[in-house]
Amino acid sequence: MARTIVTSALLYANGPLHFGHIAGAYLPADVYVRTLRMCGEDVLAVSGSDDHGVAITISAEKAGEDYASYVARWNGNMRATFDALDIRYDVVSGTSTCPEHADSSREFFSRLLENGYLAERQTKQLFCVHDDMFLADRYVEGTCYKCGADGARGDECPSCGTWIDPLEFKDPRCKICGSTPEQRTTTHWYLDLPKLRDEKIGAWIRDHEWKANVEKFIENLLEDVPERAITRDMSWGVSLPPEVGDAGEGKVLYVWFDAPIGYVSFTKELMRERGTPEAWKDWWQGEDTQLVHFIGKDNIPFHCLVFPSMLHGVKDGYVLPSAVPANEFYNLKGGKFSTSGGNAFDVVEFAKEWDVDTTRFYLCSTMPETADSEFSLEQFVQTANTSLAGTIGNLATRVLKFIAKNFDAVIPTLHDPHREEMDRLILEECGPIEDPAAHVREFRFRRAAEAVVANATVANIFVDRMAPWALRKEDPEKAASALNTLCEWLSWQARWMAPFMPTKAQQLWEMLGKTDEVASQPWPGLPQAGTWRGLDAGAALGTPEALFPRVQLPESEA
RNA sequence: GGCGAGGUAGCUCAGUCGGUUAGAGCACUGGCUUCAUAAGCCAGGGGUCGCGGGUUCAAGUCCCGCCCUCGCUACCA
Repeated sequence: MARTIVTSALLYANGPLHFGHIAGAYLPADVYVRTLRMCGEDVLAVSGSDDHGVAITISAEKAGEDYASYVARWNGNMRATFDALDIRYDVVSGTSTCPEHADSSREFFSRLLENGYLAERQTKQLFCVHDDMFLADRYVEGTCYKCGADGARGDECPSCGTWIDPLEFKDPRCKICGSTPEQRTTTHWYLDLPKLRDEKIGAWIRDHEWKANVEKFIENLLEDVPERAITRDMSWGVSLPPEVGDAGEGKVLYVWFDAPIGYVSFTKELMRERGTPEAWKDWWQGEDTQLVHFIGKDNIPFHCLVFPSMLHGVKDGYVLPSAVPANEFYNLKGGKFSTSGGNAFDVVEFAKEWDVDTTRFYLCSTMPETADSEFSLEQFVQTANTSLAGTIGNLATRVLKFIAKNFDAVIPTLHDPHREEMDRLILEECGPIEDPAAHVREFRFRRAAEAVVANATVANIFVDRMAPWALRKEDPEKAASALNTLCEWLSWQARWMAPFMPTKAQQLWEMLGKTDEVASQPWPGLPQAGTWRGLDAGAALGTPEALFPRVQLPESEA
């Protein structure tokens, strides 16, 4: 059977998750995984934190924490956020804590070196005598030699945008101690992306089908691919393999090189814990494995070019990504979500206050799939009240409470003479029925969410046409048949909802008298006349309760 | 500076290969219904598709120019 590895962008362990992250890479992955699993497919869901890199060491130093505990704190925050939103992975690890990660990364390095895709080069770099370290990129500041602005960073001048070569600074300063660094020679290894592109990856990329928003980005990327240094002079990170000798002393792999390897390392970690340490190969080196990377658009170069190049370059039979459903950005009040900039709110608190499934649903229905999109609390409240409480929730209560009052709280009987009419009416004449999973497979989560609501509308129309409150008096048997049909429909509704709103789906499932897990049911797909019914008449129903409470916009936001 | 994205109804967004009176949801208006969470159903109003040119029998959809917003520029989904 086909296997699918689903990864969500490794989160940079440098701050809390906000809705942009959730809507961009984590929630869609979770919905995708849940859907595929109900469809009976074998899925592995992987995520974790990206713990290395200069930005983290600087932030940790500023916070007065050691690197390991700083990173552990944000990794913990990430897990708590996933829990709060019911986002589940098979493994959530971290590049600095996963026991397999360092060896995994070094093995990639070694194999790439062996296969001739790494070049060793000597370069000059600024060294701070006071702090006894080479100063990577942003550890250096100076006066921009182009526009004269002070405070240019070692990689770019924020005033004029010039790419800075820190060696050209007339007044370089160490960002840590402020002293003047000196130039020293150092050795680094470069990943030969141009060679990889020309050999195979370029063709693979061109032949691959990408989302429209990814396609344009990549075209450009391919034209001008530089070699990239994949090592750094610093201590926080994965040290180099022994075969590079003394030249590798005091150096680590550059963060973007080791980060995506985390997907592989974390899989190894998981399989070891499961007692099948070799099983990771079945996934990563299996012929019919689909590899799907959920990321935000900022990560496109790595997941569409760099990481595939690495996977190819080691020549160990790794699969290449089959899809990279990169989302655009999710905005708040016209600007990007930013925890440091104050344009955000606490995700865990939000989900607690407004309900997890309602939050999941709203994020799905506004996800930035094709273009940047906007989060709005006002629309959140409207969606909660109209689509969820009004259309879906009220459908359940109007049907089930009516049955509780008038039909002994058991599933009413479908009388055979009515079967054909009922099936025709609800399956054909009350509007189009859509299969949410079909949209999910195309990474159209908005449409999928809309489809769940649209399908509930079909049943609401059916209720109005049948008017069971009148039919009960005129033709009680037909009323029973209609209500039986509606119970069937609700059981489909619960399954359609499950990947998006797991808790509410389960509640609805139990209201129908079910005692097992709705998430363990096979995916229902589209109902077909003659085969779509599966309930037993006379079976006891559960207690009908309002699925979704109506909510109100706080006055402060109105 | 370079690159990219977007500018379509009051709001949030769809619009596949250019092709009949430009779509959806929400909001708004009117009607129906009363089973239900003042929920549901039906109908309706509302847009010179950023601006100006061009190609075409035909352009929101292709080409050129301009204006505006935003993002990225290789570690912030």
